[in-house]
Amino acid sequence: MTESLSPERMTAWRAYIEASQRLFTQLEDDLRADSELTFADYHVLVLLSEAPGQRLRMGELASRLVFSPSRLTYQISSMQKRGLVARQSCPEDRRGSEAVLTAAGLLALREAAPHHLRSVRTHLMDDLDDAEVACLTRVFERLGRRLRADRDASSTPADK
Amino acid sequence: MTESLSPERMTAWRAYIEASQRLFTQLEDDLRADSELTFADYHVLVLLSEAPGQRLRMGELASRLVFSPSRLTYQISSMQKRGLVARQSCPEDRRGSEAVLTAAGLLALREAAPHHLRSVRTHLMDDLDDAEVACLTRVFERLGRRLRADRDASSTPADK
DNA sequence: ACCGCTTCGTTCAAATTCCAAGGGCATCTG
DNA sequence: CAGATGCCCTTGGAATTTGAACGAAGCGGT
Repeated sequence: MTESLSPERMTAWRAYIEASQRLFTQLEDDLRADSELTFADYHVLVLLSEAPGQRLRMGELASRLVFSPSRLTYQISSMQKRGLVARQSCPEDRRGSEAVLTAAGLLALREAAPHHLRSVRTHLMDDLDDAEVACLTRVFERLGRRLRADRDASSTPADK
Repeated sequence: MTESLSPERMTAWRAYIEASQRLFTQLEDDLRADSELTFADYHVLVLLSEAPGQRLRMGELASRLVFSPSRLTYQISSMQKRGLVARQSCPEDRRGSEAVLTAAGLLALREAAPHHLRSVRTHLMDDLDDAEVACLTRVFERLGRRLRADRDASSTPADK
């Protein structure tokens, strides 16, 4: 299987995959342990809390979370049932709707944040020095930009 | 939400999460586009192809894939139906069973590998210089070791 | 050999996720 | 302003994943 990737890069690739998988499940477990939130729930709350008016269009939210549309619908419905967000139809474009952070949602986020951030620190960040953090930022911001661009390009057939 | 993570680290964290999510879904899509395999299928085939006797215990496989036991059962059953692997009960420990790579499974892997590796290169590796690869390897191998250790520790109450 | 007690993998129901349609509106063209 | 077209989100049903409970062995002490 060394068909076209140098051994060094293969090693990097495998380490990245496995560790990331472990990290995500670990954070998910931690979060569930000391709050009533999922990682997805938490992420939604963070994004909404930072948005102007603490509200976001469904599509925008889906794109940032890297969720399929139907998955986001389900996710928001679930959070709505628990009172963490509300749904409002969008004033400018009546086709769409937006998710709005509720007081309960903000409270839940404020309660969960310290635990979650501690989790991120102990499992990941505390082991990294500044140079490593800088490297990760550079690599993954570039990667993110690139993948976003690729996706936009493929959804827009972009005639010549 | 800057409760306990420096802005630099928060940025790194977010970039890492989003880009990883995008990368995984992109690779999954690519793989499905030019083979009949899932990312999980592919990963199983790789691990089996490298194992002595091209066979692995279910538990071992689950641990390496970071899959829950029931998820692995489902995964292997699905691959078994498609003829990619076979299931055999383990000789030494009759409680357990092992997954064995079939000829068809090996063939499927050989066909899919070039496509998948190209995908990994174009989406990720081609953009990285050697220093970045080295950094990723160092960071994620350390992280993986740490998380594996944490998990083992928590499953084994490990009295003093 | 006989109990507990643990481990290995599976199973079943419930929760989650995806994909293909569908419904409602906006926008564009004539 | 009707009709055509496209976008935004939701639905419905199938596929996947999870978590708890189970059956079948191993394991150690008696």
